[in-house]
Amino acid sequence: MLAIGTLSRRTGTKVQTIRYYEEIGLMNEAGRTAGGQRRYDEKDLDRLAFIRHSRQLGFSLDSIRELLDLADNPAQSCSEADSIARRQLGQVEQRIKRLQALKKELRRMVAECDGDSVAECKVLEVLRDHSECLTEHNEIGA
Amino acid sequence: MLAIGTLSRRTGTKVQTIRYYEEIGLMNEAGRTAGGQRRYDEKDLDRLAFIRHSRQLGFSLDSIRELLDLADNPAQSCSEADSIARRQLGQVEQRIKRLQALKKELRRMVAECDGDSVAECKVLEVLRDHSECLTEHNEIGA
DNA sequence: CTTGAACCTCTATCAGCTGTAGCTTGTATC
DNA sequence: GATACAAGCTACAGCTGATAGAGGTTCAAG
Ligand SMILES: [Zn+2]
Ligand SMILES: [Zn+2]
Ligand SMILES: [Zn+2]
Ligand SMILES: [Zn+2]
Repeated sequence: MLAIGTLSRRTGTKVQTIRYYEEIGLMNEAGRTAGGQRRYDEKDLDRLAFIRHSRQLGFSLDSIRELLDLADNPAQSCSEADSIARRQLGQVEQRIKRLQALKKELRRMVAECDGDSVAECKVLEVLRDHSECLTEHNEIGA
Repeated sequence: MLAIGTLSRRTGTKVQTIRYYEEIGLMNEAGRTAGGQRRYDEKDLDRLAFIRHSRQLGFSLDSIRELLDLADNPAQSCSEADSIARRQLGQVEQRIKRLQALKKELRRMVAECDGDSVAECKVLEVLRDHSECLTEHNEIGA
């Protein structure tokens, strides 16, 4: 039987994060000692490792929930798991595209500024006026 | 004098977002009518446009705050603005790298699954076991 | 003067955790 | 068996960057 700290070390997950996963129903409710401390077995360890690895690959907790549900009954077809992964791949590709557009603009504005006064700063000029941009980047942020 | 809805339409910013920017001190406190409604001028419009464009390029609100402060006194050197932009560029490049590693892994696992039962699903197999991965992807998520 | 779209404040919610305060439990050592 | 203290517990606040809704007020056109 493993204490939460051991699980934490073995999976690289913060203790609070493990408790959080339990709270939102991603991890099963852990068994408890008489004094109320959580105790885990190897199955819990595997499940947490699955969750963490999926997170590292960028899956949302909702997707992970679905994947865990699927993994729990091995008889059925895996087409749904595959389509979740494909969807994830699509999103990653989209984000890469967007970030590459941002990168282009940022590189250009950084390169074109000669480091004079703020009044003539190319960086600030571009930020003030999107028509200085070469790409469309409608959506916000990341 | 512009009402908040006009500002919203002219900059593509939700009304609530404009109020939020005021709340966190990114936009100045707007003047008010006798009845308490916010009114803006062209300067406010420019400032909001600057903020939105910077957001589209992925700058954090904190960075934008710094950039706005710098832009407000045009006499000084722009080296700080430039370094904020370079930092942003560096972060974007980092994220692209990470996402490309994720993309590789995701493509591989999707490609290698022949769509059989969950028990033999390559996707789930990889998620269970990082040693199936070719790249290190320690950090989480995006 | 009436209507109704647009405005107001306040509060709650989202993802995915992370951190803190203040207390209790488990275990190793003597 | 006593004691020390690391590690556990709950509960709640906070982070980023907004977004949504309830319930009430104001502005401007006709
Ligand atoms: Zn510059
Ligand atoms: Zn632009
Ligand atoms: Zn499969
Ligand atoms: Zn991996």
